[in-house]
Amino acid sequence: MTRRKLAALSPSETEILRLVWKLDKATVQDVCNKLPAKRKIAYATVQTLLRRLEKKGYVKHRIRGKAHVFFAAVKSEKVIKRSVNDFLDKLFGGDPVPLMQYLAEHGKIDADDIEKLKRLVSK
Amino acid sequence: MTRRKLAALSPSETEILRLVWKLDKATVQDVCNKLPAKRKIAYATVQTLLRRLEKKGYVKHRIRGKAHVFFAAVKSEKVIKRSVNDFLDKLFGGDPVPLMQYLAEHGKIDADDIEKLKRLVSK
DNA sequence: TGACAAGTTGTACAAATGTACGATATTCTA
DNA sequence: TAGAATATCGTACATTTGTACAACTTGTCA
Repeated sequence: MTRRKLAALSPSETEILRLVWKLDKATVQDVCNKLPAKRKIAYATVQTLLRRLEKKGYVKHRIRGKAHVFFAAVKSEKVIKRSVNDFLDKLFGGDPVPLMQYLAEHGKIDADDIEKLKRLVSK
Repeated sequence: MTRRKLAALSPSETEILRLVWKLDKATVQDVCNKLPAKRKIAYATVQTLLRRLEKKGYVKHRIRGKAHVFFAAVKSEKVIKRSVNDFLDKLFGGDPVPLMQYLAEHGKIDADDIEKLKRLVSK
């Protein structure tokens, strides 16, 4: 049912795709504007990444005026699932616990967050 | 105090480095043996990856018999920190909560794990 | 001690990645 | 309607990555 074998995403492609999801619909400009200030990357580069994302099937576009408006062609859940699993495999041999632990230990999440997670798990 | 700028790790290098940590000390053979069965990769390839890891400063080796025995030259915490942060940035814009959420939602962790995390956070 | 097995070294090479310039096309504006 | 903006397209290119062979070296065992 879901179409198969989306080519792998490079880190930079992932970064851009995330912004497309976030913006819902976005021109190259829009994406550039949403990039964190620290991330210095030329307009043309973002353009290339979007082109590659489109070729790989992650986004599509339609034209508005002279600009291309990109939008995601895959559900983020699907990509997130694959990405997280890959990441987990490489760095933790697939075991999610040490990752959660790392996140918990580094003040990146608080008791409230944990509460919510608890509810999620025991739903 | 800690020396700066370790070159970035590629996914495959990360995978190998993890095994070196796990084994504590390991020959190319040892690493090959610890690779998941699914992961088909030649001895020579693992060797190359270890060579690159050494050149980048992540591992060192000494000689035992005719073989090289590799061991980590950086603490895993350090690498994990950087890797997790990078990953978080690319896929979640740096926000760890959606990642925890994903992990919680996918039956990858259970209530027990959450309990432990809770204790960690409220230390 | 001499051959063999197990290792390392040098090297290769295609594909993917990150980055971006220059040329061309298109819309807007004075 | 011509020029200024703004976009895209074609292309490029140095690195990094994944993968691995062939050749050379070195302990080891009969």
